[in-house]
Amino acid sequence: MKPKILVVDDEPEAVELLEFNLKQAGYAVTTAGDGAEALKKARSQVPDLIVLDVMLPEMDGFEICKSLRLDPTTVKVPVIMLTAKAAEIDRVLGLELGADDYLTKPFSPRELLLRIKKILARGQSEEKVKDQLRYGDLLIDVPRHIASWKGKTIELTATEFRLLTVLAQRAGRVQSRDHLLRDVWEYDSLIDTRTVDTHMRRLREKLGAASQHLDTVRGVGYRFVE
Amino acid sequence: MKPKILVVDDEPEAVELLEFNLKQAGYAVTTAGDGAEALKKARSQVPDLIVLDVMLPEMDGFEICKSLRLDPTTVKVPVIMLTAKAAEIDRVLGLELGADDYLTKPFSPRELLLRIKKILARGQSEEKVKDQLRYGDLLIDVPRHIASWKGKTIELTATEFRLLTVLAQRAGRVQSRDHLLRDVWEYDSLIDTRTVDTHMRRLREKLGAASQHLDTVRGVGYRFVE
DNA sequence: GATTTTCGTCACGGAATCGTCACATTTTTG
DNA sequence: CAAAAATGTGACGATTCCGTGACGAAAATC
Repeated sequence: MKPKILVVDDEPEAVELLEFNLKQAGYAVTTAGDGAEALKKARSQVPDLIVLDVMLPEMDGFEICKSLRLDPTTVKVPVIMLTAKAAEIDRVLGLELGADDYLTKPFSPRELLLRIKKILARGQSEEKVKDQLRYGDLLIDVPRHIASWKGKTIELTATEFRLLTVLAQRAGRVQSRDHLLRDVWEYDSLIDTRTVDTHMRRLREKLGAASQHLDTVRGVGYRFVE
Repeated sequence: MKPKILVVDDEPEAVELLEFNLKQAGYAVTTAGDGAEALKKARSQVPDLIVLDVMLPEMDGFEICKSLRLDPTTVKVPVIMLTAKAAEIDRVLGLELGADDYLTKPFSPRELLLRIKKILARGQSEEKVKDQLRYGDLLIDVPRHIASWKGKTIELTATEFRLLTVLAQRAGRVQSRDHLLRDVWEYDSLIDTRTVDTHMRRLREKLGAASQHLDTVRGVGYRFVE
């Protein structure tokens, strides 16, 4: 039995690309171009997972996600959201919407496949939304917006905190400067990529010994190591 | 043994939705559409928890809650109240009613499930949502609508008091201005987010030394610290 | 209905933060 | 080994963000 995946995006090209990749990977794929169609298909076919673009005409991804959660038939179907702005991530993953994961555009098909695999693998078992990340003596408490090292609070600005959080959440995987700009700043931010370097420096300064977790991968980007 | 939950709401749609979600989550569900039915079923079946809408025809949620507390059979059954208005929270939490938790509409099924899980986990409803919050010399008496510092009453307006209460109840966690607007004001309030600042200022002024509990998290929101 | 209180908005100013640049340092390349 | 490329660092103006005071509207009180 192939797992069924519903792809919702208004751009035909994007849909086609995703469809191809997912089918290649052995999934059964259905698609929808707008909110109404998406809800209809979600209800009638009940896919095992939904890939949902946020930027849609008329009914946006947030609305769709809410509707899915309100409908008994689809309440449990995992959702991966595309194109969330950094500032919206909390909302996307939070209780209000309850998406299971998100990706910022543009992303590689491989990346998406990994996330899908991970979510489907955990099956019916519920996974708690982590609001505390701990790596050795470094503790990141997202809802409290506090980072600490050996119990001692580290004063971080909003941007620094977000940068650290994004890196830590993707621990082990290298994040390119572009990728970080999308996730930590805004999707369409016109900010210079070198600005990331500056913030990394400030972050390292403040982290002190804890900055050992922050690797530079020359020619690629930065990585959080455990 | 599945925990039994009684859902009380006069809107069939809402009942159906809740019923489905709760059953999905592994609970045994019974429902009631009005106060009389609710009390009858509560007495005869003695559920492990009751989800109670405030807005009901004839006998409203407050009355039902009171009656439940007066009856020895149901006095210990935890109650989660559903309310549309932030202004009603004071009453819900008070000793007068003795609800165990509340949710403001609209909420996601996930949110409700989390609260239910939490309440059932702590056994025989030992700790309710406190109607008295004490942090050092600061005392917040929710039902009496009184805040005091070192025994001395602090005169607060309704909005200021609610703001303080919401922050204190979520002590430690940063609350964004948007979030506060939703919980302290109305859900769909069209109020400027900067208005929160003004009320924070007034609150701090009146709190005097006690305002040390109120942190500003620049670029994020406000936080109550212990 | 008049007075008082409370509420929401606005504009201003100071301070924290941010983004960029120039330059130093390190690493890679040929 | 020298040049080029990439990253680290320090400094500085620009911007953003928050606290504050003032003001008119709305609500509550009498």
